[in-house]
Amino acid sequence: MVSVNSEFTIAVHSLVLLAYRPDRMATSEMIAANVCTHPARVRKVLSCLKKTGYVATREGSGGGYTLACEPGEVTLAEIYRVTSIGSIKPSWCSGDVEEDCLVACNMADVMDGIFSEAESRMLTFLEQMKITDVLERLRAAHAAKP
Amino acid sequence: MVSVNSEFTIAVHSLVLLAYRPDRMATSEMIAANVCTHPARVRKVLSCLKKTGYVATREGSGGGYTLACEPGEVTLAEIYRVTSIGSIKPSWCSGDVEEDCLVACNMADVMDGIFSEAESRMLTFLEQMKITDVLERLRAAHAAKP
DNA sequence: CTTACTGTTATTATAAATGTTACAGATTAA
DNA sequence: TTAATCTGTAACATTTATAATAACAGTAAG
Repeated sequence: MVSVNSEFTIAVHSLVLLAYRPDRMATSEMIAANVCTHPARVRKVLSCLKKTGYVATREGSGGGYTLACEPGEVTLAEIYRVTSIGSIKPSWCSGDVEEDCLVACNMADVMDGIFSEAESRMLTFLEQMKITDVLERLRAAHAAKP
Repeated sequence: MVSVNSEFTIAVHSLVLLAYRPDRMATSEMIAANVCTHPARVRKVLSCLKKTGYVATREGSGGGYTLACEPGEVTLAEIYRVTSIGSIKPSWCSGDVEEDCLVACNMADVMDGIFSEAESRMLTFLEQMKITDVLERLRAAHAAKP
């Protein structure tokens, strides 16, 4: 089975958590505890979100991560493009370019195109989902519990 | 990185190959050579397509797989549903249901819902792609080569 | 100058995917 | 009825991908 990069999940979770916190800031350790992973992994994903301007960081004592974007304006599509574009395509490839057979030698390319198109359909959906929408859903899920 | 189950690729490749062949039949060994995998893997995937009626099999000498559907009517969405539904969702889950935090304890569920919707958008695209369309693309890719 | 952070790399552990072997059961043909 | 050929399936081995962990340089605050 293949799937979407879990760094996408970590990125979204981190941004939502920052947006949820009144001061909009947290350390990698706090985020890692909430996400359930290792702080170093959080730092790796967030350093990527820093480069693209979604979070700001401050090193040193009292430092950490702060939200550097409007959660009501950032879509999951943007985050997906930054963290996981191309990830729905399986790493395993069918066929062999060296073969004579029309099917065998072109299948990898053709499937590649199909996966790209499928991914872009997925992106049109993620385009509509904003960080605040995820928060909204979290609240709804919470309210629905007994 | 996570991605779509590669059994989807094998299933599509096998069906396209059967549709391509004049007699519309082949053994697992022939298909495996074309796909570039082990015959046992092909048999596993195709036994699933047999149960759902897309191929027919004959055991014993002279046996093998034959196409049991109209390649111009079967969509990749049907094949995806049979082989890989749910596979875009990463196996790794963020958060922890036992936590008090609104974000931590509901994120897994919420992301699950988002992945399901994203997958269904992908399916509306695959709904339009038929086995014959894939063959078409293979021929186009072949013609485009120098 | 000590403490608390990020940024990054390297290493190890774990999980998942794929390949391979093996054999029972079915069918054909000699 | 025996030999050959094929599917169906399970068990096991191998490879690859993913995630966790450790380590440390660099930075800022107090």
